Order: sequence, then structure tokens, then C-alpha cells
Amino acid sequence: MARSTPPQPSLEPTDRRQDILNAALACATVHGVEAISIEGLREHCNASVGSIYHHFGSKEGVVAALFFAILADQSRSMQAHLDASQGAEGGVRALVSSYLEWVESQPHNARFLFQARSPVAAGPRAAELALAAQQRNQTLVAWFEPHRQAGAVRALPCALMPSLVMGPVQSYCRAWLSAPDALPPPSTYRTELADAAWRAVRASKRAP
Amino acid sequence: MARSTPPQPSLEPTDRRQDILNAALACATVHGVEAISIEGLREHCNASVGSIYHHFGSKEGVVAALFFAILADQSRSMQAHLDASQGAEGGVRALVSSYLEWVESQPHNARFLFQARSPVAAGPRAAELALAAQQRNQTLVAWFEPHRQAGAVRALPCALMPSLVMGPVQSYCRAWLSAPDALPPPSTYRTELADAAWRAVRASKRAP
Amino acid sequence: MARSTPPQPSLEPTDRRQDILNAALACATVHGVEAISIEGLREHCNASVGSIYHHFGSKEGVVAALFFAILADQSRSMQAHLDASQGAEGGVRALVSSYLEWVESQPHNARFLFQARSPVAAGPRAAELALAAQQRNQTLVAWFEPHRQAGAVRALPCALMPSLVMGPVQSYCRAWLSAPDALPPPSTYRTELADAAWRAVRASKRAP
Amino acid sequence: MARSTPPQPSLEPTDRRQDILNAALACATVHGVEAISIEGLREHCNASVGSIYHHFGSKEGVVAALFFAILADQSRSMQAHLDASQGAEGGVRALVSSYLEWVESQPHNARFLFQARSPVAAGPRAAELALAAQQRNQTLVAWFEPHRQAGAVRALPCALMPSLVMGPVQSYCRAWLSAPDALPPPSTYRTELADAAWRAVRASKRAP
DNA sequence: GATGAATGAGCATTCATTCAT
DNA sequence: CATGAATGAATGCTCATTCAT
Repeated sequence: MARSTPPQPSLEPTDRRQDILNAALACATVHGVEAISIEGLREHCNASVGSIYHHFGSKEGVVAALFFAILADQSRSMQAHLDASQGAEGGVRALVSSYLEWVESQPHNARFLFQARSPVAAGPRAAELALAAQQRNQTLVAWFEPHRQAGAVRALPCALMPSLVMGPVQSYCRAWLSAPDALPPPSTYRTELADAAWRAVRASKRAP
Repeated sequence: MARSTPPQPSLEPTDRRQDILNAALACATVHGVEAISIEGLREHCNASVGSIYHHFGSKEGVVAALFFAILADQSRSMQAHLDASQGAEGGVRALVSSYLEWVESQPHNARFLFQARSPVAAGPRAAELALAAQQRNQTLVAWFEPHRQAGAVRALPCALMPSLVMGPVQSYCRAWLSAPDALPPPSTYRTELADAAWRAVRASKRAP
Repeated sequence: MARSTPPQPSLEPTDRRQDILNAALACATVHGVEAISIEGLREHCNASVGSIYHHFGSKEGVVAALFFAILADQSRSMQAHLDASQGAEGGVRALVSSYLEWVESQPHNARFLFQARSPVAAGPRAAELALAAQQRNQTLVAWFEPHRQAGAVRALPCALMPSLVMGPVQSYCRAWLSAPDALPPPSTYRTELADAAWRAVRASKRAP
Repeated sequence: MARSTPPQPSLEPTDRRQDILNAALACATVHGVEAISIEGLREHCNASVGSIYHHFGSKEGVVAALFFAILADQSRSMQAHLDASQGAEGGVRALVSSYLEWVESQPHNARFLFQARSPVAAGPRAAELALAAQQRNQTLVAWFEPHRQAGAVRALPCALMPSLVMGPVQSYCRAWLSAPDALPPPSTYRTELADAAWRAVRASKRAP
């Protein structure tokens, strides 16, 4: 899951750790994160109870490991698109667009990320999560900084930037993941969502 | 909590139902919605196990009752502000502002609303929740309709309106509720958030 | 067990709490205190898992409750004999004799007391145990005080009295309980053990 | 621990067997003998699971090996002091005194000996333990025999001798090991304990 | 000799729910 | 309406042991 590029050489040296993480995602997809159980994991992969504990220490440990793996994959993906973009507007559109594409291309992972945040934040790796979230925000804010100084984007409080840029897409993606059949897929509104994000932060016309 | 108007006749005839709902909120606030248990409720209020079942039928019943009570309170509050507003821009600003104020004035209730949605949506009152959500969206969309026809707001897909208008505030409020000490309270950015919401949906300058 | 006087009206209103304690003793008698298990208790009495937890909170709780009940019974028994004794020598002999009789008349309880002390001392009721032990010692020391001042018993450190008086009987009883078939029952040596206890603490001949 | 003579050639060829035994003692000291686990041993020394099994065959094997090593050390120590003593009274005093000193000089080992007896007696080396215990008693009884025939010590049942001589010291040492901070160390009362032991077994003044 | 992944039976504990009083 | 003892299925976790490398 975390490594999307090499499509798994499949069978044979099948990594136990990865098997268990895959099983966790499968369980969560069916009945929600809270419904993950050791017994359920055991049924999906072929690991023994002891093996799960050997590798992850606890049920929480499995969930957290999967969560951070997916989060890292998402960050990598967005960072890559951001790096490939040009200019302030290009960057904003890249952020919105890559987020939306990532969600749509791996809805199970995306749903897991939304569902597992609370449990992970309440568990022993809470600090690690806080750190990761902070780094993501700072990366985004830092990326905006030169463009703000160049007058291309509005001078807004740093704390607000992530919500202004990503709030609408996240909101829509969340809604879509909750009811995929009741709403058009996010990419349907790629342009509108990117437009809105850019309007939210671009410099006002009269302040060149 | 949910009913703020009658300031409780105090002691003596202290409503059992309300005691139990208060206890549920208290439990959820401390360790999360998933950690609510009959035993936990028993400790917070002074009801017996049987009493809880008498009033709510099941644990799910307690959570759902509290959820819908809070949801109704929030809707009432926002509707009141919307009704009191003037014009398209005034309405958008009222929505953002009242949402943000409601969250800030009762953060425990707000947090509960975010956390309890999934469990309620998975339970027997799922249809009721879906209906309520749909009504909220339709109310919002319907409210926009005349202004859109008047050319005051952009012609955007209905499915997108809630995310465009409320996405950023919700995103910020969610973040604040997760780490109230790490971020300024939402009202700090009332203007900026309302500005952004309005910019997201107002008609473009050059559109007829 | 703890209440030896009313020989249980038997069946019918059969107290669950007492049933469970009886079951615990039975389990401990067969395979040792460490072998007590919730499942084992369930088999001996007819309580459900939940019932055991309802009454005692934990497995440790069952063991501790039984331990303190037996300890209290033993103390009561010895205190009664001590109260009925006459003079310093009579008291010492009463202590030894009543201890030995108590052990011999309820070897299961006695064995449990020896075996369960460590687990209880390592658990959450450790302080209570320490207090009980201290009170027993102080009672004994206080009882000796007037006789010491009267010159009937040797002036020995308080901390030593319990070991000097009870050490030998306890040692023998412990050995007997470990191998009841390899050694004569304690009462066989009632006189010798009482003699030894008295010799250990009586005033020396030349110090009237 | 058990072998105090060769002060370990230090580092490098550090004996695995000994490391594991040390770890077992450390574990038992902290949370009791019952809390010794293969995983716990692994953490204390740096042996692998397999290594422990290679050297001791089972968990029971580790505990038993440590137990017998300590027991042998204690016996050696007491035997040496007994051999160096003179006369009946000297022998009794040597037994009490050496026991007390051994306990005080290695309280961890002493505590382990008390705690591990039951488990070892319940395991596959039970016979070996019974034999060792019997030999100790017979040695003691045999040592007394000539003095008894010479009229220096009282004619008492053999089964009683160990309890009369060692009961009080053992009782006090056991109490001290349970609460080292609440009681003076055993050597404080060396004289009193030795006096009491001698009084318990010496021939009565008026006996021929 | 050493390593550590894998196993799986066994265990304590939780928890929603029922129901007689 | 209130009480709280009783139930028992479900669950997370521990731990001694094995074995391929």
C-alpha cells in the first residue's frame, strides 16, 4: 500500500509485516477502523496471533504503523506534484489536484487515513502524529512564503493557510468517501476546487 | 448541554435523561466516543444500569440521542443567524461566523459531533442522520438559489456548495478542537474565514 | 470458611460471593494459588465470568478477599485462646497451641495463607496486609509488656518476639503442610513446641 | 551470584549460562519468581530465545538451575561454619549465625530461595530437591547425635530439630526480606537469636 | 552454539444486555 | 421508574516452545 510503484512481485517471499498491514486495511475497509480485531487480521493474512504481536506489539501498533505508512505515501505524492509545479497558482492547483487524485486512486487508504487519525492521536504515537502534521503544515507555509513576498499570494495568517487551500477539497473528498455512490468523484470538480483554492489565497486584484 | 434555554430548575427533580446525556458527553470528552460504556456512564451520573436502558434502550441509543440533540442545537443556531442576515454576502458571512461561534462556545459538543457521526451513521438511526444531512445541504443550496439567479453568486454545482462555503471553517475548527492550545481560537480569524468563503462563491467581477 | 460458627444453612439462598471464595480455596488446594484461574472458579461454583468480576473486580481481588477472610479467622481464633489463658507461660502456650490446632483443623486454609501471602503483598492491597501484620505483632508485643515488666519474661527486642515465640511452630507447620504424609501432625509435638516457645522468652532463672 | 569465588574474568568470553542465571535473579527480585519469563530474561541479559533453550531446556530449567546453585552455596557456607565450630553450643550458634550472615550478605539470593522452592518442588526436579532437603536435615540431626548422647542437648524428636534450631532465625529473616526497611537487619539480633536456639535444644539444668 | 520469526493454546478482562425485585 | 446482580460471548494479549538458518 505504502509502496505503490513496484506492483508487488507477489507470493513466495511474501513479507509478513506487509501481509498484516494489508489485512488491517482490508478489515478497516469492510467495517471501519474500530472493527479491526486480531482475529480478523488472522483471517485475512495467514499470520498467527503471536506473529502479529511479534511485529507490531499491539493492535494499536498495527493501526499506527499502517496509518503512518499511508500518510507518508500521501505526502510523498503531493510533494512530488508540488515540486513539479510552476508559480504560485500552479503550486496551489497542484496541491489540490494531487490530493484529489491520490484520494480517488486509493479510496481505501484515504478512508483509513480519515478514520484512523483519532485512534492514533489518542494512542502512544500521538507525538509522532503531531510532529508529522506540523511538518506538513510548515512545508506548505514555507512553500508559500516566497510567493507571498513576491505579492502573488495574499498576506494571511500562517495557521490559516492549510485550511484555506485544502479545506474545500478535503471536505468534498470526505463526503465522497462516506457516500461514493451519492456524489460524483472528486476529479469531476477538479477545476472548480482548484479555482476556489486559488481564489482563497491569491493576492487581491488591486494590490500588485 | 443541548438545550440551553431552560437553565435547569436545579437539584431535586434533576432529570435523569439529561443526567445521562451529560455523562455521555463527559465520557466522550475525556477518552473519545468509542470509550463510552454503560459502566462509565454509571460512574459519571448516578443512574443505575437499568435506568439507562429504561430511558435509551441501548448504548447506541444514548449516543444517538445526544448526537441528534446537539446537531439540532447547532442547526437552530445557524439558521437563526442566517435568517437575520441580509443579502448573499451577508448570508455567507453569517453561516461562517455562526458556525465558528457555536463551535467556540461549546467545544465539547462540537468535538462530539465530529466524533460521533461515524458510529451514528453505522447504527439504526442512520437514515435519520442521512435525512438531516440532506436537509441541511438542501436548505443551504435553496438559500443560494435566488442569489445565484440574481447573478450575485457563481453558478457552481450544488454538490460543491457546502464544501466551498463551509470547508475552510470546518477544517480550521476541526484542527483547533484537536489541539486547542496549539492554535488561536477560530473567532480570531472570523473575518479571514468569512472573506474566503465569500470569495469562493461570489460571482466573478467580469461576469454579467 | 471465614465464618466457622453457623455451619451454612446450605443451598437455596447460597451466597454467590461465598461460593466464589469457596471455589478459590478448592482450586488453590488442588494445584496451588498460582493455578487459580477464572475458568477454574467457574467450574467449581456455578458463577459466570461476569459475576466473579462483579463481586471482586479481578482475579487478584478474589485471592485477596479470601486471604483476608482466612487471616481474620485465624486471628480471631488465636485471640480467643489468648484471652482465655492465664499468666505469661499460659499465654505463650495458648498462642502456640491454638496456632497449631487451627492449622491442623483447617490445613487447606493454612496452606492458602502461606501460599497467597506473596501475591497479595505484591498486589494493590499490600498496604492493608502490612497493616494487618503490624497489628498482629503489636497485639502480641503489647500482651507481653506487663509480663515483661513483672519480670516473668525476658527483656527482648520487640521486633524479635513474634519470631521467637511463633518461629518454631510456624516452621514445623509449614513443613507438615508441604508433606503431610512424611511428618507427624503438629499436635503430636504440642508440648515440645510450647515448651520451646516458653524457654525462648521466659526470664532467666537468675533474674527474679 | 551463586559462585562468588572466581570474580569473573570480565567481559569478552562472558559466560552465557551465568548471564542468564543473573538475569533470572534480577527478574525475580523485581517482580517475583512467578514473573520470570523468557522474554524478560532476553531483555536483561543479551541472549536470544534460542540460546536460553539451548542452555537450560525450558523456563523451569533456568529457575531450577539457579535455585540449586544458590542452595548449594548456602549449604557450603553453613557447613563450613559448622565444621569450624566447637562443642554443641558452638555448633548451634554457628548454624544460626552463618545462616543469618549468608542471608544478610545476599538478600536477593535468599529471597529467591524462599520464593522458588514451591515451583521447583512442583517441577521435574522435585525429587532432587526432596533429596537435598533430606540430606540437610539428616546432616543436622546426625551432627546433634553425639552431643545428645553426651547429654549436652535435650532428647527431642528428630523431626523437630530443624524447626527448633532454625525456626526463629528463618522466621525473622523471612520477615526482614519482606520489609527490609521496616526491620533491623538480622545480624542486629545475632546474639539473641543464637541464645534462643541454644536454649531451645540444650539439656535442661537438672537433667543428668 | 546462536538467532529470532513463528506458533497457538490459554488467560484475564470488558461490556452490552437482561430481568427479578 | 429504579436497581444491581447475573450472564456469556467476544477480545486483546502473554508466553513457553519450536525450528530453519
